[in-house]
Amino acid sequence: MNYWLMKSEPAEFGIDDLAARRRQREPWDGVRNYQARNMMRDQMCRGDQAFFYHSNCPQPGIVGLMQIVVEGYPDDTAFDLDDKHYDPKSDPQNPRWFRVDVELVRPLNRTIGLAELREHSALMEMPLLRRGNRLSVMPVTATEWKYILRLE
DNA sequence: GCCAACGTTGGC
DNA sequence: GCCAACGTTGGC
Repeated sequence: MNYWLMKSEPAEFGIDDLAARRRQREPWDGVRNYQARNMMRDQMCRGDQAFFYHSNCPQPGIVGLMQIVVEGYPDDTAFDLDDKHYDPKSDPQNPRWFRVDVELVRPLNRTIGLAELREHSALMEMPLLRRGNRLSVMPVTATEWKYILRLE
């Protein structure tokens, strides 16, 4: 079992949008970063748990728990001329971008904010908290996962 | 392979 | 809106 943190801008797709699809899988697509792609394509396993993180918004932070329900497969939004994530360099014969499907486990009772996370020295190794970090998908250790859940 | 220019991310 | 940090692109 692996643990992850996945960012989304709530103005684009937030925890409420995922909650509206409860018990239904939702593709986590549009990721156009090689490190994040590699993790989705090669490392994420069905049953892995993930934090849903709101970024680029008034209250950035962890807002929910998800699980991976479908492992990495080609992100076909890259093939769609009309999609905002269209990438002419990706094609079905040789897909460049991958996605996974997720499912909501539950929203958190409250947002565990970025500033609050920074207050805990036990979390200082998280990529999320490192200067200049821009990864939209990143691993979380089992220790960090349990620690953060206790903050709720 | 280097590196400047440019675009994007994302907190504040 | 600002801006630091980082990734990507493309000329050479």
